[in-house]
Amino acid sequence: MQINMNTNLKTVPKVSCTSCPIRHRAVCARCDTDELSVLDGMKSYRSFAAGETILWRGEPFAFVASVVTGVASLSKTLEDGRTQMVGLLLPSDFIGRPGRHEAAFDVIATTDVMLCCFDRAPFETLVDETPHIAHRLMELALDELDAARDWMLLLGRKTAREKIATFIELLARRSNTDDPGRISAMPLPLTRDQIANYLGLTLETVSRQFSALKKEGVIDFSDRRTLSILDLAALQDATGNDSDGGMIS
Amino acid sequence: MQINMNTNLKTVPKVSCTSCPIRHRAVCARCDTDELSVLDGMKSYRSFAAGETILWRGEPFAFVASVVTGVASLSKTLEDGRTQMVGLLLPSDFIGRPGRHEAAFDVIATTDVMLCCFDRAPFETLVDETPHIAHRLMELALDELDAARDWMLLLGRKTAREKIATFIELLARRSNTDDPGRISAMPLPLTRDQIANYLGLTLETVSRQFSALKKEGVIDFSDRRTLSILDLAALQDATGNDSDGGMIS
DNA sequence: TTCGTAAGTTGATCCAGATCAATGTCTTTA
DNA sequence: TAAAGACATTGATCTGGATCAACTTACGAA
Repeated sequence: MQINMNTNLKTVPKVSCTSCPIRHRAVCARCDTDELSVLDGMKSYRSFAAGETILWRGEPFAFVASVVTGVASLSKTLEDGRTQMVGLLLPSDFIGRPGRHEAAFDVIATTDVMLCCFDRAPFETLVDETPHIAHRLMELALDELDAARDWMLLLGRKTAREKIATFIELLARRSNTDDPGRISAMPLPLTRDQIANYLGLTLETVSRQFSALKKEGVIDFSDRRTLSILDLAALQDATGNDSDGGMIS
Repeated sequence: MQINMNTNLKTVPKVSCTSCPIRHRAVCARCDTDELSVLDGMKSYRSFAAGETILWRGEPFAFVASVVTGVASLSKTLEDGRTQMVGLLLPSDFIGRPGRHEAAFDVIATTDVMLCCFDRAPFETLVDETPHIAHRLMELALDELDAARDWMLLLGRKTAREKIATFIELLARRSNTDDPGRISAMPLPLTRDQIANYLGLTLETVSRQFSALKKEGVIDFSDRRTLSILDLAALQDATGNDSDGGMIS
């Protein structure tokens, strides 16, 4: 558990929006050149080390931000310490919502994270004046709502094995390694404990399910944080999801 | 399981927006008189009987709508039939999202439901031209996102008892009976089976937990679909949530 | 190089909630 | 007013995943 008094933030030299890796998926996706240059002038980069808390629950946010690189998690905690991750933030995902002035959950960097930040007040003004941004924010919110509801199905009804398979498949889908059928050397951006918190399991169960899938030859670990998918079909079978897209017709 | 080919919808005489019970919470909440009269001209009412499916998953929506009275549920289903409710629609909640053209889940009337409907295409045009509506839609989406995330914590980490207590407290909070400390004769808008699907439990467990809370004198049933809260403090204790708002300071 | 700690694996046991089963109680229809 | 479903309760048993515990491995600091 780290303490982050917002004093140990690293501010990093800016990269031009035009060459930004998340240019076409982030909150700026729909912006034209003029709008982009306004954003370019407002933004600043900050980096957080793995394990650092980016935002505490209840803390008013000074800034809103897009994730440029790395992975962050959103977590809720019960009084007695039980915690549940309620979202994963991957590159292009957004932190902060229009009209919301404080975080409803802890935001934690699970790997080293680079954020593209905007001061909240001027950003909100800009949103009101820029339909392209307002529109994109709505899309991002609706995507998150869809993801949250998929996750409710997982948390409420899936078995441990299905949860793990779904998680691995999700990572494969969102890691840009679009090599169909077989993915090698995909980094796991979470510890076993964090995966457990994401899936509503314990870390021991996570470990056992990984071991089982490995023994069956579905996946393999080159090291504990790097896995390969050896049999994507078997993995998808194990997710419990519809056997996707009716390839035979 | 009912079949609804959109032929058995009852269309019902309209009520003026100005005397509408959900006027100040629905998608029209921020509208001025002029905007309201446009909506008034576009809308139509439809009613659905308890058990009817309002919208099937994957079905393109012809209309978007606000719930005026009654309760509807949003459900996702796994291939093998396991289902999980991913949301409850109470009066003022909205069906349909900008930019989304088909339902991502089944929408089912759990009680008799009255909807205030707008044809999708003209409504979307109106949204683009009316910031008051666009803004309110964003608020509603963000509220649902918050609710979804609270529910993820419940599904992933709460015990059966905590789930039931949270559910009862939620109903009490959203039923407008704002009599603090003691609520009598609150109708349960869901069957035991539907409650189980909402909470990620089985119907037997739901029944047992109700019985336990009743035996402890926390709640009481005047009939199986009507309950009273006899000891709100004990109920809130049982939810597992923070003991709310630090009343002592 | 070793020490110390965090992260991960594996085994043994337990238990909350699922499953299987029987019975009870409403509501609807005729 | 009876009969038949749907809905609900309660009991007995089972089991997937939690919990408790021991050990292994990786890694960063000194």
